[in-house]
Amino acid sequence: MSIEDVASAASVSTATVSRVINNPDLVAKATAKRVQQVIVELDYRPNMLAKGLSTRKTGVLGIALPDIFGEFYSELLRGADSQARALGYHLLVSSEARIRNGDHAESALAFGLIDGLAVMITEPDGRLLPEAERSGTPLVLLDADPEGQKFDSVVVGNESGAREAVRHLLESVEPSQCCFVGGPRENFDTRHRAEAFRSALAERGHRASDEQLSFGTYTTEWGHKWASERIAAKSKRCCGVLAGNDEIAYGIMQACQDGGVSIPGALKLIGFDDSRLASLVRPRLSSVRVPAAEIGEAALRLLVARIKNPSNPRSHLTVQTKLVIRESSVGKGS
Amino acid sequence: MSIEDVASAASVSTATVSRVINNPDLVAKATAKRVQQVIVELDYRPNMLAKGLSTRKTGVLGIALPDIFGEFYSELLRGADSQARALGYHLLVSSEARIRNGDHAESALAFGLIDGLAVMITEPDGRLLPEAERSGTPLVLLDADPEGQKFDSVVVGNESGAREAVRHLLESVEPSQCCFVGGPRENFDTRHRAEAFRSALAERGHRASDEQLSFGTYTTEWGHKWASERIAAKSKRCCGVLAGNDEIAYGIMQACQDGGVSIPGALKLIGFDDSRLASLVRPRLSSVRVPAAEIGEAALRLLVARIKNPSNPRSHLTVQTKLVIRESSVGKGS
DNA sequence: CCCAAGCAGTAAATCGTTTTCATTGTGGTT
DNA sequence: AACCACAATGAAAACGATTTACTGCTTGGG
Repeated sequence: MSIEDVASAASVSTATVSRVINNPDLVAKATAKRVQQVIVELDYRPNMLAKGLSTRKTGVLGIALPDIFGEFYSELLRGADSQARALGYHLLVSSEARIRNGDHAESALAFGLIDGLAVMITEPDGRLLPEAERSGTPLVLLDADPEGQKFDSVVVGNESGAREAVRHLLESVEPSQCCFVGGPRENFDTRHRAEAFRSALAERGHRASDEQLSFGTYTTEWGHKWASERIAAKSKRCCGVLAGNDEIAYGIMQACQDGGVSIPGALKLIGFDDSRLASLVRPRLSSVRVPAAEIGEAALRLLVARIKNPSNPRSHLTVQTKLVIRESSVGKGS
Repeated sequence: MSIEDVASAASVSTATVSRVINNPDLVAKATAKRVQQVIVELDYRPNMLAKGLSTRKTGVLGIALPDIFGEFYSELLRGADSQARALGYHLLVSSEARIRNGDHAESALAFGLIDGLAVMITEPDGRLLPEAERSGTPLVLLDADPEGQKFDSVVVGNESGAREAVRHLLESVEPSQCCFVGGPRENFDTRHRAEAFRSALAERGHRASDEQLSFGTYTTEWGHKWASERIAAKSKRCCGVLAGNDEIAYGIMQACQDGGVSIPGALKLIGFDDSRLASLVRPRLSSVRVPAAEIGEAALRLLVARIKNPSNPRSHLTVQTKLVIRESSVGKGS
C-alpha cells in the first residue's frame, strides 16, 4: 500500500509514481497511463503524513475558538468549514482551553500538523502569539483588537450596525429616552457597541448619561431583570432600547409583556446578532445582523492568502454589521 | 529546531532525546535532566508529522457530519470537541460533502492523517464504509441503523422519549385525539418517532389512523401550515400533539395563538429535541430531550476504545431521550 | 579476580513521500 | 559524423521523528 508497491507493480521507480501523481507532465504519456492503472487497481492512497513531512504542507488549517457553543460560534465555524473545503483544506477545530493552558507539548499549534491557524484570543497574555511569531506559523486573529498587531485579523464592525440601530430608534424616540443594555462591561464587543451608541446620540447633540447605559451579562435573565426594574421605577422613562444581543432583548420583551408594556407601541426594541430567535419571536425582533459565517470565511481566506504569500502586507478585515428591521422597533412614536 | 539539534546541544544521541521525551525511565536521571534543560532552552517541539509517520498515530480524530449547522449538530460537535480534548486528541471536522463526492484523493479519511473517524452517513451507497473496512481505519457510525453493521455505532433512542411523551399526553387526552406531526417520511429519526407514537397508542388498545400521523419537513412553516389547516377544518379534533421537533412545535404554537386555540388549555403540545427555543417560548414548551452533546462524546469514547483495542467486539450505544415537561402540555383535560 | 547481568547510550534502519541530480537514449543541427 | 538539447527515468538524499540492535561500562556475587 505504499508508493513503493505501486512502483514495483508498474516496474518504474518511486520517483516516477510520485511524478505521475503530482506532476503528470513530466512523465511520458504511456508510462503515466500504465502507472495510473496500477494506482487504481491497487487503490493506492498517498500517505498524507509522509507527504506532509516531505513538502512541509499538510493541507490542514486550525481554528481555535473560546467555545464552539452557541449560535454565533456555530455559525462562524460553519463558515470556516465551508470555506476550508472550498479552498481544498481540512479543518482542525479546538476550543481555546487547550491553547490557554498551552502546556508546551499540547499546544493548539499541533506542531507541524497545521499549515496555519485562525484563533480568537481571549487572554492576551497567552504564549501563543509570541510562539507563532517565532515559529513563523501563519496566523489570523479573530475579533481581536488589530491595533499594532503583527498578524492578519478580521474583526466585527459593530459601529456601523449599532449606529444604524440608534438612528432608527431616534426616528420615533427622543435621544434622552434611548437606552443601551449591554453584556459584560469588559467585553470587547460590548465596549464597541456601547461606544457606537454614545456617539450616535452625540451626533444629535445629546450626551448620553450614565443611566442610559447598563451592563450585565449576555443572558435573557439580565434583560428581564433590567426591564422589570425599569418598569417598577416609573420615574425613569425609556422608550427605545438597543440590547447588547438578542438574548437580552428577549428578556426585556418578556418583562414588558408581563408588565403590560406594549412593544413596539410603548417601547421600541432592537437586538443584536440577528439570531434565529429574532425572527421566531412575536413581535418579531429587529436586530443588528452580525454575519458570523462571513467572519469564519474571511478568516480562512486571509489565512491561505498568507500561506501562499508569506510576505504579503498584513490585512485587517472588518465584516460589517447591518440593521434588520422587523416589528419590534417600528410604529408611531412614544 | 529538530531533534538532532537538541541531541548535539546536549551532546547525546537523538535516541536519547527521544527517550527523555517519551520514556524518561529508560535514561539515567542526570542525562535526562540535562536533556530536559536543553529542550526548554531551545524551546524544542517534536514535529508531529515525523512522529506520526514513525508511530503511525497522529493524535487526530475525524468527525464528519452532514452539516455543522443548527443546534443539534453544533451541540454534537461540542460534545465531541470536549471529549476529544479530554482524551488527548485533536479534532478534524468535515461536513459530509467531501465524503460524498469522495473523490479518491480528497477523501475525508485524509489518509494517514487521522487515527479514527466518527461519521454520520446520509447516503448508504457511499464508498466510505468499504474503504474504511479495507484500510482498517477505526470508524464509528452516528445515528445510523446498526443492524448488521460492521462498525461501532451510537444511535438516538427515540423510542423511550417518544413513548414517554405520548403517555404523558394520554393522561389528559383521548388516544384518538392525539396526533404526530413529523418531518420527512424517509428520515431515519422521523420513522422511529412515528413508530414509537404508534406503539404507545397501541399500548392503550388504540390503532392509530393515518389521519393521526402527518409528515412534512422539520420547519416552523410546516408546523404552522399543519395547525392552520386543522383549525380551519373543525371536523378533525385533535387535542394532543407530539411534534417531530421543536421547530414544528413552535409553528403549531403560533398558528394556535393566531387561531385562538389556547395552549395548553385546548391543545397539549410536546416538541422534540429540547432545543434552546423550548424554554424561551411562552408557554414554555414541553419537549423530548435529545442529548446531542452526549452523542458526540460517546462516539469519541467508542472511537478511542476501538483504536486502543482494535479487536474489541463491536459496541452499539444508544443515548436515551427523555421527556422534559414544561407548560405546553400540562393542565386539565380537553 | 572473573563472569554474568544490567544499565546508558549510540548507530542505523525505518516510516512514505518528494525532489535533486545524474543517466540514459533520441532526434535534430551543422 | 559529431555534437547538443531535451525528454524520460532512476538512484539516492532529504524530511524528523521512533526504535531495534548492539557496544561499552559498571557492579555484584562467587
